[in-house]
Amino acid sequence: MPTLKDVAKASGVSVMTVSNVVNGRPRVSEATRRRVLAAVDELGYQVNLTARSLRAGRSGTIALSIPRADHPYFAELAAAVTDALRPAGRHLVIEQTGASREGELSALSQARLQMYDGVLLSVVGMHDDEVARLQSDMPLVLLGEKRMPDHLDQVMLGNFDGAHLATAHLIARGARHIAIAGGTRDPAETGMVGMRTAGWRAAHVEAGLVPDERLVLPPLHFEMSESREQIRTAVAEGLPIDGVFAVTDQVAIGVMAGLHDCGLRIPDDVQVVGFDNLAVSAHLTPGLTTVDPRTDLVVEESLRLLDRRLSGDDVQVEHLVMPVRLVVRGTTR
Amino acid sequence: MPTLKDVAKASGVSVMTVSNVVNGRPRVSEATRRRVLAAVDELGYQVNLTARSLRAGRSGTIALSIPRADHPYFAELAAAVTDALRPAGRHLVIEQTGASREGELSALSQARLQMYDGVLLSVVGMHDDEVARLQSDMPLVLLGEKRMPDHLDQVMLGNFDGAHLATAHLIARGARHIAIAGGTRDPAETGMVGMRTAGWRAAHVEAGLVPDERLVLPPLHFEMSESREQIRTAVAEGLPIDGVFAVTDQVAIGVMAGLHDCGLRIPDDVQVVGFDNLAVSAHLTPGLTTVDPRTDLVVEESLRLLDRRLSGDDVQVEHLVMPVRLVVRGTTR
DNA sequence: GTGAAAGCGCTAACAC
DNA sequence: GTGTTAGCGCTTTCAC
Repeated sequence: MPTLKDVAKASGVSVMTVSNVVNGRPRVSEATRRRVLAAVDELGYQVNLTARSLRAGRSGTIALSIPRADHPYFAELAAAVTDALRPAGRHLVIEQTGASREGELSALSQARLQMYDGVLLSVVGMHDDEVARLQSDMPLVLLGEKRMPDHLDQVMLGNFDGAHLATAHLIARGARHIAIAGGTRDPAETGMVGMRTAGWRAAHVEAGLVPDERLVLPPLHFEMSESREQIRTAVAEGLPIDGVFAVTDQVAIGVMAGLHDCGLRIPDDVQVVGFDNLAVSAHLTPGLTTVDPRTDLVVEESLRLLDRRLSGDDVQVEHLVMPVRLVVRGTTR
Repeated sequence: MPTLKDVAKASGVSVMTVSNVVNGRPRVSEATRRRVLAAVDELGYQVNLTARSLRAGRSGTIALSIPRADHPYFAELAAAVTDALRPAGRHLVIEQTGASREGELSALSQARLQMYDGVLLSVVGMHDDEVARLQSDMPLVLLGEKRMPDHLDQVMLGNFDGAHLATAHLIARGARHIAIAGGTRDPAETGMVGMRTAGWRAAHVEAGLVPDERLVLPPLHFEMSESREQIRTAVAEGLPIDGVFAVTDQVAIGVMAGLHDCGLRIPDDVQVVGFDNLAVSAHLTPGLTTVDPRTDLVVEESLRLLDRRLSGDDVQVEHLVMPVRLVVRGTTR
């Protein structure tokens, strides 16, 4: 690869002048500029971003760390962040952690994160203390499901509120035996699953109902095929189910398929509500009633918090919980 | 951030020795090693990967460049590549290039790719001349839809074969008025849309049928809502349709929703086949018959080609077209 | 075993 | 307007 030096030699000026031209800085005569650009073209010069980053101390790049790209919620999040960054000419790269603690630890090695100007971090498997050890002096915003260490900025979804909204809606529409697909019986669980289960419970209690613990179908890997199988088994076992709150839309899609396999009609026999408002959810038959996690707000707030850090202001840590809303479609009456 | 120099000072050795310890090189006495590691711990030293990359000329990272992360096909591709790389402990980042309207590979994003040891580049939507301008001396494999310049390794999907398979299947199952959702009437179109349309045509011809040009529904943005609207309009206009080959599963999902909106039953009134075999397609009601693009093979071959380049062997350029297969589900009879 | 010197490619700061 | 100098943090080379 040709370097600035090569271009300088070819056009008979100094490296610095080439740098000035390449970076569009003023105070370069039109003649020189043309000569330099000609040499750039001829040699096929490309700026070496590694060298620029080392020198400048900034890379102009932000990283978004997500568990898996094929998890549609995170894929849609990634696209939303990219879109939000584009107008400002900033660049995003996506790091995948593989939804495991080990993966997070390696992908998020301090050394790697240092390459970025800032990091938006979706934490799933890492332990609290591991997250806590992350350099607090680098611009970092947690997109957490669960409550994370106090010294780091964090934007959380309205997990509890959304689950509550979803379950209350099912109750309002007449469901009385509401399973939670992907819920937990473990009260110590404080992650996404724990909070959404808590919302499911709370909505029951508020309506004067007692949540049926048999209808807590434990989380698998949030995969459609597993959820499909799980709900089929539950129905086959004779559990009384006339409503399902699925902790994610992916799970909900599996549940819908499984109910259909059992010959049950949605919403006539069983009503279903999901969580995530995936793009596909609007186009299922019937359309999936779901909780909109307001990814737009999550992105907006995350970038606001990150920008504060990037601008170097020494500001207060913020922990935000975003509002959610219910999108009612055909899977509920 | 502390540097090698700081650690060297703190432990009373030279920078070089610290580097040797940090990189686990031999020929360092046990006593020195311990002393250095103690200083590393104390100062919280982290290697600066930018500096290392600049000096070493390698970053240890591979990039996968895709148009958008929320395009499920690419999201699933990204996850598949990551999974394939994980056992070897190699690192992948996802770059989104194609999301911009014009000039997908701007000078800057080209330079960005140089930061990586190797790049898997999805060239959907890129213009031929853009691709031709790509530095051919960097390890690069094109994941192309259309035939690309000869000097670059390329792995292509079986676009023509898949479309042919899908359409022939519809014909075999009795469809005689087969629309192509996302097809083109422009014979000069050589991209994914062109090749899949060519497959649709060829299957007609082989069966002694004449493809109905009115049933070529032009490509929009491969979004579900647009396709839904499009098929509704086509049906409302009274076009005779008893089968639809959708150029992607996303389009197919929109088509299914649109047909349902019109009160048409699938597969009884209209049969549908998609292309991509997305994870969600198996769990729709009815399940979507679709072309499996064999992403597993695409990934395997791409990485093989990339590894050849990475190992520096000066090898023959390869252009591969992967086989496809049809997955028959409920949207066809 | 350990260290000194050179330089990867770039740009900030300053001189002319 | 243009050039010179210095140095970002690291590793390669070679001397001791």
